[in-house]
Amino acid sequence: MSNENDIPDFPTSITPQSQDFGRWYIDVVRRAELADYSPVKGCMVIRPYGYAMWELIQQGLDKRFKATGHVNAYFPLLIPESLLMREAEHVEGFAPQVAWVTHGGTEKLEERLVIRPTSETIIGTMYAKWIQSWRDLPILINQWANVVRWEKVTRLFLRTTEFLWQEGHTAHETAEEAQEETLRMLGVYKDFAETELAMPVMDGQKTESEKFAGAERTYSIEALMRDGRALQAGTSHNLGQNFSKSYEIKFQARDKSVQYVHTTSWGVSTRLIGGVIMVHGDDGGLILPPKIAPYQVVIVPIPRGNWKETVLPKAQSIQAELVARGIRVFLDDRDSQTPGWKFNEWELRGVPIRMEIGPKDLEKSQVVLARRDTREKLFTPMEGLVPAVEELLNTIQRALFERAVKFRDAHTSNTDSYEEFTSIMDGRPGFVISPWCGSDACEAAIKTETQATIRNIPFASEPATGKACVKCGSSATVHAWFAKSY
RNA sequence: CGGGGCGUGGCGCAGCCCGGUAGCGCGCCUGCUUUGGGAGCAGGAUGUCGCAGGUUCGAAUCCUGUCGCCCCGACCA
Repeated sequence: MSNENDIPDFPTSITPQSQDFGRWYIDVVRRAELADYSPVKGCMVIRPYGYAMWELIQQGLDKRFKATGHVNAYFPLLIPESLLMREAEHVEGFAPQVAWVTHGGTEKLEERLVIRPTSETIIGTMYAKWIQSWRDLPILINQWANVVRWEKVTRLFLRTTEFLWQEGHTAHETAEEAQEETLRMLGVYKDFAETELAMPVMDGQKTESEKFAGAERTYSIEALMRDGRALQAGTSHNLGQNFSKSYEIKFQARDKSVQYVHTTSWGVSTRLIGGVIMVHGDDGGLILPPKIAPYQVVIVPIPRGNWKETVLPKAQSIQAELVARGIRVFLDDRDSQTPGWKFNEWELRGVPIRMEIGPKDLEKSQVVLARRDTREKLFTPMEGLVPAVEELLNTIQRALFERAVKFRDAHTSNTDSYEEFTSIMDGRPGFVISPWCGSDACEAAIKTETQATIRNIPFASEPATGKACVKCGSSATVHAWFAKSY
C-alpha cells in the first residue's frame, strides 16, 4: 500500500543533505521552527516547537534521575571569581570561556563574578558546608539550568554561547561508589538516547587529552550523524578527590578519620536536539522519534462540501480518543491552508503520523495513516483505530532506531593500517576502530593529519593484545573509536 | 584568533561596477472561487537601503569610518 513514488518532490527550500549537510541542518532548524538566531551573537531563541522537544527530553531524563535516587535543586548563576580559581586544571580549562560580570548597576564590584560555565565550583562550595559525616553521604543532586561559555564558533543547538542542560553533582564516601555512580549515569544516558531518542550511542572512556578539566576520568556516549561525523551526546565524569580537596569537602569516616569525599558530575544539553535532527532527518526535513515528538499525530481533515458538519466532528472525536490514551495530537482544521500544504508542512516538521480523514473515508469507515519515516500510506479502519495508532507509533520508534543502527554499522570500519585509516577519513568516514598505543603524541598527530579524534575507548571494544598502534606501530593497549566530530 | 561573505518592506534577493528619486519572488491583508500532495483570480498594505560622516545640484550606488551577522578553519557540551 506504499505510494512512495506518487509523492512529488515539492520545493521545501531545504538544501539537500547531499549538497551541503551543514546548510541542510540550519535550514531544517529554522524552517521547522525549532530555533532562531537572537540579536546576541552566538545565542539562540528556542521556539515553542523546539522547546516542546526539550521538555519531553527533560521529562524522560528527570524520571530516570529520580528512579536512580537523585533529587533536583538549584544553584546560582553567578560565581565569585575566587571560587572558580581553586581547582587548577578546571581554571585552565574554563577561564578562556567565561563571561564576566564586573558591575552592579553603575558600581564596580569588589570581586568579579563569572556566569557559570558549569557548576562544580559553586556546588562543591555548598557541599563543603553540608557534609560533615559519612552519614551525610551520598549526596545525589541534579540541576536543570542554563550555562554560558564564550565560544568562538557557534551552531544552533550544537554549540551556542548560552545553552540549557542538566548537571548532576554527587558526593560519595568511597572511590568505588563514585565510580559506580559515574558509570550508572552514563548508562542512564545511553538507555535514554537509545530508547527515547532512537539514537544509538557508543559508550566508553575518553582519552586523557579529551577528558573534562579537573576530572580523574571522563566517559561519554557518542552518536553518528548522517554526514559521518560523530557527536558527543553526553558525558559523565569521575572527579575523584580533585574538587573535594580544592573545595575542602571533608567528612569524618566510620573509622573516625577525616577524609575527602569522592565526587562525580554528568550532563547532557540541548545539543541532544541537534543530534536527533542529524541522526534521523532527511531531505524532506525533520523526522522525529514518537517519544519526543511534540505532536505524535497530526489530523488533517479534508475539506469538501459540508465537511464542518461531517468530517470535522469525526476528526474531533478521534482526537479526543487519542488524547485520552495519552497521545499528543494536533487537529489541523485551519481552513486558510490546503491539505497539500499541510501534508508538506507537517512532514517538514517531522510529525511521525499524519492522519487524513475526508468524506470518502467516512463512507468507508476508515482513515489514511501516513508514516513520516517511510512515507507509506496505510488505509486503516475506524474500528480499532486507537490501538492501531499506538502500535504504529511503537513500530516507528523501533524502525528509526534500527535504521540508525544500520547506518552506524555501515559507517563503522576496522583497520590496523594507517594508510587505510587516512583514506577512510578522507571521504564520508563515520567511525574507524583502530589499535592505539595510548600516547598523546599519536593521538595528536592523527588529529593534525586527518582531523579525526578519538571519540572514546568503548567498554565493548575488543582487546588489542598483540596489535600494533595504527600510528606509531609500537604495541597497542586498546582499540579506540576515531571519527571527525562536531 | 585567521580566512571568506553579507547588511535594501516580515523572509529571500536584484539594483551598486557606470550616481537621477527603489524593484522582484515568497509571505501578509480584503473579496470571490477552491481544498485527497505546497490553489487561482482580482484588489491592497508594508522601505529613514545597518549606522555615522564626507563628495555631489542629487547617494542604496562613490569615499572614509564604524557596528553587526553568517559561513569556513585552529579551540570547546
